[in-house]
Amino acid sequence: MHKKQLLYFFTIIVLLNQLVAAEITTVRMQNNKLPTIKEIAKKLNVSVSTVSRALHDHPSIGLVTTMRVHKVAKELGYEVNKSAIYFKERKTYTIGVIIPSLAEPFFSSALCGVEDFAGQFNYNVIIGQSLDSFEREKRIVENMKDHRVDGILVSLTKETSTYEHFDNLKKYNIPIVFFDRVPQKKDIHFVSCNLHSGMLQAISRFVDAGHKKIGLINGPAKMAATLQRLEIYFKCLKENNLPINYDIIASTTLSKDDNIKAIRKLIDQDEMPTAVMVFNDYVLLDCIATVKAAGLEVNKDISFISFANLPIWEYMDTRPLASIEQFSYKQASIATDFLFKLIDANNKGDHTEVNYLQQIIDSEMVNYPLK
Amino acid sequence: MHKKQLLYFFTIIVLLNQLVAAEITTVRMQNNKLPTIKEIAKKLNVSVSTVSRALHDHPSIGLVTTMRVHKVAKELGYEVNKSAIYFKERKTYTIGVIIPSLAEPFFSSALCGVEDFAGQFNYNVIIGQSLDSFEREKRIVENMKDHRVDGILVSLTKETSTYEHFDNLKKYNIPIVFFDRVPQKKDIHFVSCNLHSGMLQAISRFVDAGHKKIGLINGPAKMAATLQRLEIYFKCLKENNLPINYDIIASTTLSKDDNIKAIRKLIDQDEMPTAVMVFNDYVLLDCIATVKAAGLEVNKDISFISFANLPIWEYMDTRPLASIEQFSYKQASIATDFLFKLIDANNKGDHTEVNYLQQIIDSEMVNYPLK
DNA sequence: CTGTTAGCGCGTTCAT
DNA sequence: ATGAACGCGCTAACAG
Repeated sequence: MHKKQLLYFFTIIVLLNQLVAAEITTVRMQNNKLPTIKEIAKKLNVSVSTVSRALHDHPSIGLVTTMRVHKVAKELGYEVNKSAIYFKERKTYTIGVIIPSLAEPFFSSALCGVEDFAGQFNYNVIIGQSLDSFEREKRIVENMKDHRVDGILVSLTKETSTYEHFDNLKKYNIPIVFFDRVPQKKDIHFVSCNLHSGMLQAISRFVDAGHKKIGLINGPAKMAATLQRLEIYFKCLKENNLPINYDIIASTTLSKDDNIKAIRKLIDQDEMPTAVMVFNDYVLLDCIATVKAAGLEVNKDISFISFANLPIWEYMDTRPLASIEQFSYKQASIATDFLFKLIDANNKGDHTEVNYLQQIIDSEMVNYPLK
Repeated sequence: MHKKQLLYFFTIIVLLNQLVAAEITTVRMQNNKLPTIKEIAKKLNVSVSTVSRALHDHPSIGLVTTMRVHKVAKELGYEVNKSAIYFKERKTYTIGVIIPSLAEPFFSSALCGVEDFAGQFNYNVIIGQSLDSFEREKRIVENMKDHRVDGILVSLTKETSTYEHFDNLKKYNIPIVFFDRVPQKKDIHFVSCNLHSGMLQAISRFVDAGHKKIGLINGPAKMAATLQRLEIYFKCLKENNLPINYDIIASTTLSKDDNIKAIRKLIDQDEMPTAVMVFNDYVLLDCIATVKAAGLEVNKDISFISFANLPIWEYMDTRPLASIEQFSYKQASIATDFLFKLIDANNKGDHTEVNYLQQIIDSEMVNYPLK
């Protein structure tokens, strides 16, 4: 016991001496490049590996040495150069997110979900806006591959219908998880939102309110979401024993002009629909303006339910009966979770090809009380 | 002439032979790690430096060798590992953007500006949401420093009033450019938006419309923008020969409850203001709802002008006379431009401390026609 | 307990 | 025209 105490005492004396000595020679090298373990090693006349280990408090290094190293490191303002480590580990602790547009709340909220989740794992997120251009999407994928991101999350452009640019990533062991706008394939990891639950709630709500002619304003033909909406619309009509009537189905390319044309097609007829499912809230905004301009009263002459559940409705005087929430934040969070699972599997060299991670969450109708 | 042609002819024969030979032995190593120049070198019995040069079409390498290298590289699916290069160059071709929240259109549009601009330079953008938490901001800065980003763009949290965590980056030669929410310091690079131009337009518009009592709903006391708005408000009143009246000045922490309290303070008095400058469009949304609920008519009993110029107003029935646009996209683009200038200077070792890059752009009032 | 060596992938002198 | 050797910053296997 006494011996041990003595040892500690002695150690402290030694340390103090060194510390003082060190402080005197402190000449911070503010000149240019950052201090490295090599410099610490030189200053202390020890090897770089000793420094490395000391910095990590490796048990095999003596207390005295460890403390001296820490001291000098601090003096020099040393901080580990992670890019060296990343390089060595062949990892970047960065994931890429490719979304059509940051300007759309749906996607910025998704990005939010990714960022929140990734942040907890000390992962960085790099972003790429495809702006719904297939070419840009390809470029971004290439770029992210070049940067050797550890994984990629993607919501497809409206134009994307081939997926070679993604398959190519397999070679680099870069896992990829799709969300919301996902490929029509089975051999992928993805999270998407099932529109049936929400749309069924919507159509039923219309039916319960006595509506018989329930129209649809759909999106661009090439978008997967469009076909999906149409099928589900038919299905929901059937489930409510309503006939299909192509006169009350319109579509839009999502441009303002087209949105207006679409709703005009529906209301400019004798037997106009009294209720309409609308592709999304943006289209609906144009529809409402058009309907009003035509002298019709929303929620009386014609009722709407659309997709998106934008926060703005809360402040609008005229709003739909409801909107169908697709949980972009949640979708993105789950997708990120999937991605980390895949990255983990990669790290462990788990090449037993994990089963495809897939999840389809239910959409949900959110009612807006009448004002 | 003839000799040269012969040489070419011969060369081609040789190449063809090799190509065929190579194709036969093509056994793509799909197993695990990516091909490197070393493997190409081994396969061709040349040195890595030769491969490296050939890949860059260095003139000193013979045509034949160059083509063989390219051929094998293609077969192996070789692609340069940029993280090795980044590591060597001590660069990452990545910039960080720190913003309070992705959910706010103002900031997501700013991010958009950064992304667009950075994309043109083949730079990547990593994001960090401070969520208006000083602690988070500090953590994100640390994290970005660890990742050795080449530069950082920041819009401060509402809480930030000390800047040591940024000063610290100087040591790492990581330039910083602030935008919109900038520090109250002189020795920084920044882009911000001058509210005076827009507010003066607004107050003048009110005055022209005959308003004498022009109130103000301001933001949280600790936000720089708040003090600024107050000063400019006073200045604009003065410029229009209007007296200062503290009864028609309120403030809010930006929570919904507080927004409502603020507008209530103004309208629950005998001599209520007939026009009000509002901190931003979000606050105004609550104000409008409150005012209506109180039985007042917007743009008749009371008029508003606020800051933000949200796109939603286009679709609203009740909206302010105007909103003051602060050009987040433009601010962010300029800030990114500044950042690249600084990064460039860094690359050239220009340590002559470039003058501080600073720009203040004018805000602008955007009128909304009455519906 | 500590030092030596090797290697991650690439570009770059400096020789040859 | 080509190769050998070095270095970027760090970790780790191996050798005392």
